[in-house]
Amino acid sequence: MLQIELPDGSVKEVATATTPYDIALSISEGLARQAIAARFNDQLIDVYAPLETSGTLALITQNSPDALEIIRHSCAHLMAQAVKELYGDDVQVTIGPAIKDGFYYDFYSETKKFVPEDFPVIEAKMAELAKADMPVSREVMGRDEAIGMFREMGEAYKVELIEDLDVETVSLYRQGNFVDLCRGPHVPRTGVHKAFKLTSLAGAYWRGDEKNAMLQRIYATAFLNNKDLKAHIARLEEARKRDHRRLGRELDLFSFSEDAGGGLVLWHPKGAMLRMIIEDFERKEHLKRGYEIVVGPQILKTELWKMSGHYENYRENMYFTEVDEQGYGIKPMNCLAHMLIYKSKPRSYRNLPVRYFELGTVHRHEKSGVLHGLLRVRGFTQDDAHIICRPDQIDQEVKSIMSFVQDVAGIFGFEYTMELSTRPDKSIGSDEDWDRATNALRSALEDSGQPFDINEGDGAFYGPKIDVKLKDALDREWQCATIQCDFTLPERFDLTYVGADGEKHRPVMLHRVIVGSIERFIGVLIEHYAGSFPLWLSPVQAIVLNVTDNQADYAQQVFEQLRAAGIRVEVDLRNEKLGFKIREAQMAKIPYMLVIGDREMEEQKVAPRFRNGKNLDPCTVSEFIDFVAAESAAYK
RNA sequence: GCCGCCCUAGCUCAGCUGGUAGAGCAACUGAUUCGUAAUCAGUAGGUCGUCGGUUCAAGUCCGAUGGGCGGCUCCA
Repeated sequence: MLQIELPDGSVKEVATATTPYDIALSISEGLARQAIAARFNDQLIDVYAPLETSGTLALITQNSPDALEIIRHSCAHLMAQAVKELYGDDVQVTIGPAIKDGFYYDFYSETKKFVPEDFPVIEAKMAELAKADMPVSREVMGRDEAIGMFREMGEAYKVELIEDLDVETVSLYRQGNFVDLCRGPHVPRTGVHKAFKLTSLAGAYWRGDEKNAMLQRIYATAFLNNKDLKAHIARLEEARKRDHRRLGRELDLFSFSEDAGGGLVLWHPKGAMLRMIIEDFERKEHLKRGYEIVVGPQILKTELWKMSGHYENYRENMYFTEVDEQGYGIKPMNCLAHMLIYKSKPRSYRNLPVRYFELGTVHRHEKSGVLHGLLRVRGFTQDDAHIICRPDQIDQEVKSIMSFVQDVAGIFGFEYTMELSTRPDKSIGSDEDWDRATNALRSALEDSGQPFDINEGDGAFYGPKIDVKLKDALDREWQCATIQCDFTLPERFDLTYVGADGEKHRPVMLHRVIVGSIERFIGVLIEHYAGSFPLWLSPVQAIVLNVTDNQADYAQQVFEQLRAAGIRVEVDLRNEKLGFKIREAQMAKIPYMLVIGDREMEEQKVAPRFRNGKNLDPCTVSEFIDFVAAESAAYK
């Protein structure tokens, strides 16, 4: 007999090979009907999995947090089954996991090309299979037997998967005449699937390797019910409205031109203003923290890029030019100039660290398929700094960079995720250096109190790094801040400082950016604020609106007063109705509209209207100026 | 770069199975002077991304090419 402890603390005695379903049934028929899977000793299992040992058991119903993931994974099987039934031997199955917000399944076919028009057909077949409410059963098979079976079925990818598994047996899931290699767990019956939708098609390399075959991926999503599915689709629609590419055009911030070239941003006046505000902010914040501003050239001799290793490792991403038989590389990074500045005179240990900051504009030839609005471009400006310090200073420096990152994230109200990437197989430098650097990064991360992931072996070849990622409107993550420890470039460029002992020593260099690239940051920022920037960031902070021509002179005068006071202000004197002007200002997401009618003119006041529709009490121009100054000083 | 899809006026989109283009908004002109999200009327605007092919005839079919979108690989 087995002792099974339930979530309420009670213990049931059951025979060996009793299933979670049996136990559920013994509690209530309803529970048994609703059970999707079970959690046994912290492991997810099928409701029909026979229990072999004593332990704790919790049934997973629709309301459990794990339910959706299991349903989506099972729904991927349902989709694969539908595809196999419809397109049969033309299509081979590969893998189909649950992902955030849904699932996908990758198919291989030489003949069948999926098109969006197939979606309704596949969905209909899925609905039919779901309605048939087939039992989903698990079976365990010997490795070789399974290989033989899939080979016979013509499923070469499944064969390859099993061949790479170092196990004696594999588990298979069968529903109707569809069988798939899978770890599980799965829902007990296909009838569980009630709300699903195919969403998009994409290519994907087999096992994520571009040397492998290109598979056809069908993305889809599934929910517990149609209401949740509809809500999800509505959320996606909302996210589309926040898309920075759309808002960039609507708010007249920036554009791209085929004539200029892909990934090269054209900043319109309002976008350039936003950029300038952020750049001013950056300079101020860096000076406050002991950085010195430097400026390097856009192009440097090709020989220098050879010395740094960029020519060897980064060449395909670089643009080159030649003048008077001398080759130059357009900089993809700012570090070289900073090192040359460091090298321009002897350095003492007393004067370290040096912290060189540059809003450095770099150009990188990114593959055409990866360009994405402002989030992935070919020419961008980094808030880049290089800190050259003694090895014993790494710890302190990394900590201050982390706190800088936290300050900035706090000001903009960003949540972020962090990752530590450690030494890759192919790397240079001593174990001691790597340990010191990795520990410095790790302890700074731990001190930050924020959770972080570790990417083993994902560091740069010259040193470990911390990456900080922000999310866009669709929850896609984009790397912004990064902190990298570098022992190589100081070596290659023979950077030295004179120590207390009078000898020359090798410094360490930290590469770091806080927002990353201004372009990417603004892209994320636009989506974060949905275009409604806080006052201090708004390219236009206020707009003066007259009700009729009668107040035109006074409105113009108010406008000039505000502009003279340093407020970013516009005036709309057009012969249009007030409602029309307000609508336009509202759509331009301008924080304050200053309405001027005869009343205000008489009292020498303005009537401010906030973009959320609320009105402030009429006030004098100088009161409004003070108000704006106070608000924006606090980064609000 | 790879896979799929898309590309019609400044923007958002119509245009059935091929018969030489249409709406709304924006723009411009005029009238209106009207207090918190669209005043009315009129005018103008497109070699249907580009090049080539099929056809009596192509925005509509085929091919190539450029750009964009969604992924994959790569990355700030």
